[in-house]
Amino acid sequence: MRWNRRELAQLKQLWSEGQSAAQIAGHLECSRNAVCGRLTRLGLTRGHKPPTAKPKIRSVPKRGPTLMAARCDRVRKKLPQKALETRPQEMSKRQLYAILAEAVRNTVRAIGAAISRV
DNA sequence: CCCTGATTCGC
DNA sequence: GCGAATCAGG
Repeated sequence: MRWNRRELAQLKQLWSEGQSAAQIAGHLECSRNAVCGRLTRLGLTRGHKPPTAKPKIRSVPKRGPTLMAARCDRVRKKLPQKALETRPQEMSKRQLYAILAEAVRNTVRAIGAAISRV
């Protein structure tokens, strides 16, 4: 459907008057979905379902068995090749302890400095 | 089940 | 960009 200037004006007008999407769709002789889609694209909303109101995990719409595979491929393409090949280097227990010890020393020093300032 | 608006995604 | 399909809520 082509949305000319006039139809857009009607859309905005009726929507601002509080008409439902279905009613507007009737006036414009198109589907309710078309109206909703256009409104979304225009950034118009009545906050009927605010994003923060009821956060729920949206169930994955099933639109074909290859959907998952396609998405995985899309992600894979964005990753640099090295990220797929190289493995994160393992750290020895000794190295981990060294890091922890340094963190502790830093913390102790920071606290000591703060106390001496009081 | 009916309605509502909101969102996704193939085209 | 469009809208059918589908979502979630009342």
